[in-house]
Amino acid sequence: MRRVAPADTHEQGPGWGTHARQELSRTGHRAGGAREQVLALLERQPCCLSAQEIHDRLRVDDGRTPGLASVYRALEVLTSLRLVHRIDVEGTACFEPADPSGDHHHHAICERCGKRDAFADPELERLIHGVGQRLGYDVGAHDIVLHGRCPACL
Amino acid sequence: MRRVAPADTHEQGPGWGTHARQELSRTGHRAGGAREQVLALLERQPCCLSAQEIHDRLRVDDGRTPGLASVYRALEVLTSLRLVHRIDVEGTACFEPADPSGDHHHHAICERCGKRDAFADPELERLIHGVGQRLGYDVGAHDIVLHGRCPACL
DNA sequence: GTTCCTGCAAAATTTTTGCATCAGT
DNA sequence: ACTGATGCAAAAATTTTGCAGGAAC
Repeated sequence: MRRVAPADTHEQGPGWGTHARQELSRTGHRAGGAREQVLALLERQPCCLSAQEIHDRLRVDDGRTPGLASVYRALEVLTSLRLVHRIDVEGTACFEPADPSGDHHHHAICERCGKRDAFADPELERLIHGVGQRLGYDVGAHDIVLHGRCPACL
Repeated sequence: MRRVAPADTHEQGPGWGTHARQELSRTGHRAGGAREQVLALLERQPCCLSAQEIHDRLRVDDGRTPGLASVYRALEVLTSLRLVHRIDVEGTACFEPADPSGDHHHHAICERCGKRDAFADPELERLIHGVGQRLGYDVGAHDIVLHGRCPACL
């Protein structure tokens, strides 16, 4: 029987944030400031968030609010280092930690209530990998998004 | 051996445009005008296009140019009738005919030259369907997008 | 002290909406 | 004629960029 993890939370262990900070440091980026706040938020975040959502949540959670532009810039850096993964959902970009182990999950989005669920399926990954090879692509990332009604909205 | 169709062109036979026009008429929409131009363009289109691209191409191909807003409105109607499928790619939405037979294909996008390739894999469809069921979702649509380097850009 | 980073504001992009007019039925 | 569809322009939403001041090293 195939495993389909509920993946309610990112189980990247204690590692992701530490790994990300190391990578930032290694590539000559400075610590502290807006980027750190974004990183810290993503670290404790269950699922993908838009730039706007990140900005809003930082205003609520922390005292100091970084500018929205800084959130975008932080996400740009983190994405280019492949530390966070960007997903386009309904016209806006969402971001979430990318597990360094390469572990993937994907998303199902309820078209009625907007809920975003995550799922994982190793066989799916295997197939995708095979498709990339057959197309001759060097596939760096891939997204799978299911659109429909979640169980609560059926 | 698994089939991975190149799907260079939409092989929806002579049917898609006719089917789409029937559906529009059946649901009380009027013929002619901007929507027809969008439909006619999509009908002869190999792969997904953004609203901007559709607008530009209509200006070149046909004499009369519909407003960009009308292109968006046409796409909105067609999408809500599930006659076209919307894909979010790199921050902008792209649209393409949705085959009434339910036949799917997905996309690989070159992060360097921006080329969009299409591919299909029945087994992938089977797996996705299974995932939806296990999540308890009523999945109406799904997208799979591969990001990477195309053979020419490697 | 130098260089990167941040915040603010302005601009660029993409998409939606209001409204008067035009066209299909 | 009635009602939906279109075009234009304005607005909204999302993302990027310029620049001066501030923070990390």
